[in-house]
Amino acid sequence: MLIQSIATSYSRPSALSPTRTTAATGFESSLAHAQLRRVEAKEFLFAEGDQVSCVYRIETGAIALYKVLADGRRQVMGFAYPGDIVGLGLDEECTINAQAVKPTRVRCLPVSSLREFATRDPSFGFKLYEAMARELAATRDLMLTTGQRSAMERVASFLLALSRRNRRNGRDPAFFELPMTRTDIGDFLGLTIETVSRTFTKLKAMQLLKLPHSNEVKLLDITELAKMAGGE
Amino acid sequence: MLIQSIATSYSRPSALSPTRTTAATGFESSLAHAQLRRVEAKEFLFAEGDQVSCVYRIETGAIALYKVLADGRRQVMGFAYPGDIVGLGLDEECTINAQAVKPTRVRCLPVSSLREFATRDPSFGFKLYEAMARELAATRDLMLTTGQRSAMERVASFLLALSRRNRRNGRDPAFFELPMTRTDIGDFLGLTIETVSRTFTKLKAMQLLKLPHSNEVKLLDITELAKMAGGE
DNA sequence: CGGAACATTGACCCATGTCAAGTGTCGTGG
DNA sequence: CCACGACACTTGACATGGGTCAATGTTCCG
Repeated sequence: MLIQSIATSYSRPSALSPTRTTAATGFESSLAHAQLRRVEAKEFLFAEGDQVSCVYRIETGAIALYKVLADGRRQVMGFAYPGDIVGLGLDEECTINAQAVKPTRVRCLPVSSLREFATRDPSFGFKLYEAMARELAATRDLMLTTGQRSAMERVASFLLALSRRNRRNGRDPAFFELPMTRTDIGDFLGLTIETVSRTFTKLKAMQLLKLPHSNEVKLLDITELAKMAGGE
Repeated sequence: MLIQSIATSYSRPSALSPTRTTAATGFESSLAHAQLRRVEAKEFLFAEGDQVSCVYRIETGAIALYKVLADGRRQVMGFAYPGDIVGLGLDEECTINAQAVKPTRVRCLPVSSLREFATRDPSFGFKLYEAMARELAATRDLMLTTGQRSAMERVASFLLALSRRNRRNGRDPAFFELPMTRTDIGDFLGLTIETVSRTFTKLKAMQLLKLPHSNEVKLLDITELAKMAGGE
């Protein structure tokens, strides 16, 4: 399978670390040579309502994907990290905002080439379908979390998801940076920044983690943290 | 576009009433002749963890799609109504439960035939991809609702979504049955049954709707209801 | 050094959850 | 036809988790 992931792997590592079989269908090699674009922190990669032009692969940095209500309330649907692909969807208008949370580099591939790949390689469309299915599963997991879990459970699952992502990438599962602000985390988990902050403080008090800096997390007891995250 | 919709069209009618072009790729005609199955109320069409075997098109009735946490908290991700297709996703295990909320009839199509169609018709995989993209967009809309809106706003948007579905199907947008229980609605919107019930009562008091029976809704002022639903 | 942006902490409040009756409504069996 | 139980829904009283508002820290950068 070619397409690593559409956006953030919220909580289903199995669904998001695909088998990576076979040679490139031209998609990956096209991406490799696609134009590199630099996006500053807070700059939009694209916004809801934009005409869809490209799909992007994150090379470095991080992108927040979110929707907003008329009065400004915001729901972050996920964060995209290096290796993730964002921008897939219907080829009409963007239905979501994609904004860099830190300086980011992406490779841009015109969407028109997707249809082209699909006609050249009959299995490519099916691969896109599978990628979207994975993304949908991840979004549903997030919805289970924001819809049913307590603040503590939400924050714990969020940290565990980052930990798992690190483990998957061969990095230290007990230490990572938070590229996004408390506001981003709050809007992702459906909490206010104050609640996020207080929950971090509680976790510190429980000796489950340390915050060397406000955006650096050292997990001290992942097993216990998993218990705090509640079922699953 | 062949595939009408994967599950419930929560709040993006435009994304879910596709253009319905061209002749069947074999998919629709296969569905038309596929085996009919009767599912009793509360019976599972499939459950999380099941081996995927079929995709289903709802003929009559209604299906709830949901996930549960270990301790039983439940998040309904959507309701599937006649015409909707459920069961698309990765072809490994089901990642969601599908349970009838009332006696339901579905047509069953073995998933194996999906890959087959995809190889026979190069554009079929791409259509599946587009269908999943629509479903993802709908799920994100729901997440925006459950993550950010108040109880009143959630219930109002829920009712409006049903109203729109009726209008789309040429039925009375101001009157419909609620095939599901308050529990289902609550688990869909991330509220308790008591809150759902109280919110209905408030809407009655505001003269925005009547409940001839507890599962029959008559909307009296859709415009005003839309205001209650908040932005968007 | 100064200011802006972000994060933390505290005090208070309220929307929604929890718990507990009470009220239909429906289907079954006497 | 009625009595009964099961179930779903409604309503009320109360509790509380997390939101709101406000003040204070911290970090970073010009």
